[in-house]
Amino acid sequence: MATMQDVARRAQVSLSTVSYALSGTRPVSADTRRRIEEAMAELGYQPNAMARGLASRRSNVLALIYPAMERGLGGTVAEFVDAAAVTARENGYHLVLWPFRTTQAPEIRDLVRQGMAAGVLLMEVALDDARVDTLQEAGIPYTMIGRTRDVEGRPSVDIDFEQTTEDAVAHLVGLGHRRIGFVNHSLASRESGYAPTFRAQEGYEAAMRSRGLAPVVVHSDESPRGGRAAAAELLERDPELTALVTMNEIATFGVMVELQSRRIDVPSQMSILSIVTSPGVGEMTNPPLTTLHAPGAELGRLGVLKLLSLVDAGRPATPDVLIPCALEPGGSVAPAPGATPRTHRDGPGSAVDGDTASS
Amino acid sequence: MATMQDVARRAQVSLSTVSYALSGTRPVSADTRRRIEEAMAELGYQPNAMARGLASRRSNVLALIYPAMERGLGGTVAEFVDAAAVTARENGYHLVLWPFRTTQAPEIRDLVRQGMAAGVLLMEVALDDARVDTLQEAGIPYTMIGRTRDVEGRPSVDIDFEQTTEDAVAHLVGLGHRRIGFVNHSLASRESGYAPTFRAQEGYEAAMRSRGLAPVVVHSDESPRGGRAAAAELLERDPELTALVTMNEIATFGVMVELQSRRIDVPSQMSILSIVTSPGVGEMTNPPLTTLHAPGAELGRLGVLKLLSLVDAGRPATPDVLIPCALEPGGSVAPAPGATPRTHRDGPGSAVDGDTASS
DNA sequence: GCGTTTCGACGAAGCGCTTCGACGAAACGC
DNA sequence: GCGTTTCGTCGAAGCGCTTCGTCGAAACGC
Repeated sequence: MATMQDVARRAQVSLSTVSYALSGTRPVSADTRRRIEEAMAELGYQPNAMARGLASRRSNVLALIYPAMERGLGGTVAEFVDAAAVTARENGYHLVLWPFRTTQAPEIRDLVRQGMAAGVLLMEVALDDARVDTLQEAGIPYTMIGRTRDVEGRPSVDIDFEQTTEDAVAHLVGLGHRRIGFVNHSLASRESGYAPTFRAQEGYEAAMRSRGLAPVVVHSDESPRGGRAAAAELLERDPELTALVTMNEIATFGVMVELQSRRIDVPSQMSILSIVTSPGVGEMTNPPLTTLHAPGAELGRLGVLKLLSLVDAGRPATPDVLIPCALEPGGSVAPAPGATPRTHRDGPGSAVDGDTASS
Repeated sequence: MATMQDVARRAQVSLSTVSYALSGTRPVSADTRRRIEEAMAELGYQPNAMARGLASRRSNVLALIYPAMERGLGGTVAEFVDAAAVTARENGYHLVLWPFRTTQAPEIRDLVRQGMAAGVLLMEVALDDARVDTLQEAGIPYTMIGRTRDVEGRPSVDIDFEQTTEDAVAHLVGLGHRRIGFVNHSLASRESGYAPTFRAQEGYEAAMRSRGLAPVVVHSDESPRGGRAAAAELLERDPELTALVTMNEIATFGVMVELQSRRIDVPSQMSILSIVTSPGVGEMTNPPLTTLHAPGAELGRLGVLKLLSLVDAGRPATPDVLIPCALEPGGSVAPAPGATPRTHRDGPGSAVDGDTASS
């Protein structure tokens, strides 16, 4: 492996000049620069990352902390991870995977202190998350994917659950639905402080109430079985439901099965709108699900950019962002039975599903 | 941040003694060691990873190269990645994500030469893979996840497709099936050198022929639509099929839909055995799929261990491994119509699905 | 009892780079 | 025309560690 010293000798300049030519920190004449570049090319020179990091006291590694084994790497998460890795690389950084439980905050802090990473991306942030406090105290640059209860001064990017549920309800109401149920994640997830469960429900209930409609919520395990039970319970609580908003992919499969076994047709008798959904899952049912798909890739990209702005003073600050899920037409939403869909003005709700579109 | 020098002063020993105490490279008396450990604890000392790497010319980073955006991070891949990251960490290494297309071999080589990673894990290895040649030439430690056409001298861990398809056919034949079709990945994937498409088909055909049965193969896009078409084509090619082996998760959903629309009951009239399947997808259909699930986690773990044995001379060598998929009972496989299941002796095929088990 | 090991600790030389201060020479000001 | 600035370059001092050679002193052999 050629070193910078080798390049310097070959180009007949000093070591430091090579360094300046490489980094652009100080001006170098065109002629000198050319000789240096030639020398580098001839030697196949590659700057040593460790030496660079040691001398500059900087790291070009970002750590992605995801909850090991807890929820696993699902569809949205995978999309997120991929986008984050790609964005990092595009910006000259590397993304390292740190599978840590939420209780392992000290380990995270110590790894950063060892200089392994310049900053961390915290996935699956809970409403109360010890990791955030630890990182904040240690002065470690971080960005939350998700939000703690209080967001003040805590950099984050997240799904806009409030807007997403509002959009979902607006979309269905726009198609004439008045009785709309909600299938949430499990009660256990809510009690463990899993923020999406909490925020989506708040959003759904607010959206319903603001229209004078009665919210009907059930929680469901992440299983088809749970989904079947949830559908059954919803129908018992309100037999006149004409639409369901679901925020639990696996359970949604069960919901479809339960409706089918009761001979309730989707979408003519019951509309299903699956929100915060991973790419591709809509296609797995028959009919394909109409979804509001989670902006996993966008969050990954923005999360990295935000973290970079904290890690590298030279970059422009980026604001916290909340991204709503986007409507992806499928075949599981239709106008309410007997209702004439009215058109309304804005938001994803204004679009009617492609395959059930009124003129 | 405290340095080793600070620790040395505080413990009244020389810098090098601290280093030896930490690494165990040379003996240190019990008393000295104790003083050093106290000093480290008091100062909250964390060794600097970069300085360590620079001085020792070693890196504790492994790179996972996965094909950016091409097939994305699906279920099996996610499981693999997670297991790899966990295993790396358990062994004091870090896993960094390098999203690279298969054509970007030189970029990979250069990053390793910069000292960013001690070795690389190559996912989605094609039958002919330029990356493998480049890494081999450059003398970079690597491990293939998958196998090139010729495996000689090329460290790898992979799914045992031959065994898996043999097990699948044996399982079905054990239940009395004689006419068994196969739904493969797309023809395009095969032509692009995607090895699983190739190997699984060879295996399936061999397993059929060795029993004097006629293989019936169709390729399908990775879509439910493709799966529907595939099922239709299979039924046209052999209307008397009683079982299908599928190796295409998304298409399998379509297969189920097509059978349902033709009022062919699964499993009483048609058994479906989904092989090389991601965790959880079996549950998403009704009835739940009987699967041979891909050993993603195991491959991740073994892949990392194998790479570590190449990177770090101190570790025991590990052999190349081929792991077959394991049967996960569901409700989509039953004895062939009119057949008395005979019991046979060994392999996953000896187990009958839990929920259709004969006494 | 004296030469020889063995043990434990030390000092110093790097690893390959960044960055600071300095310094000639050319360009400038008036 | 001579002091002053600007430009391009150089040398050297680290960054925080690993590792080699060395060297007392204690333990050993006969």
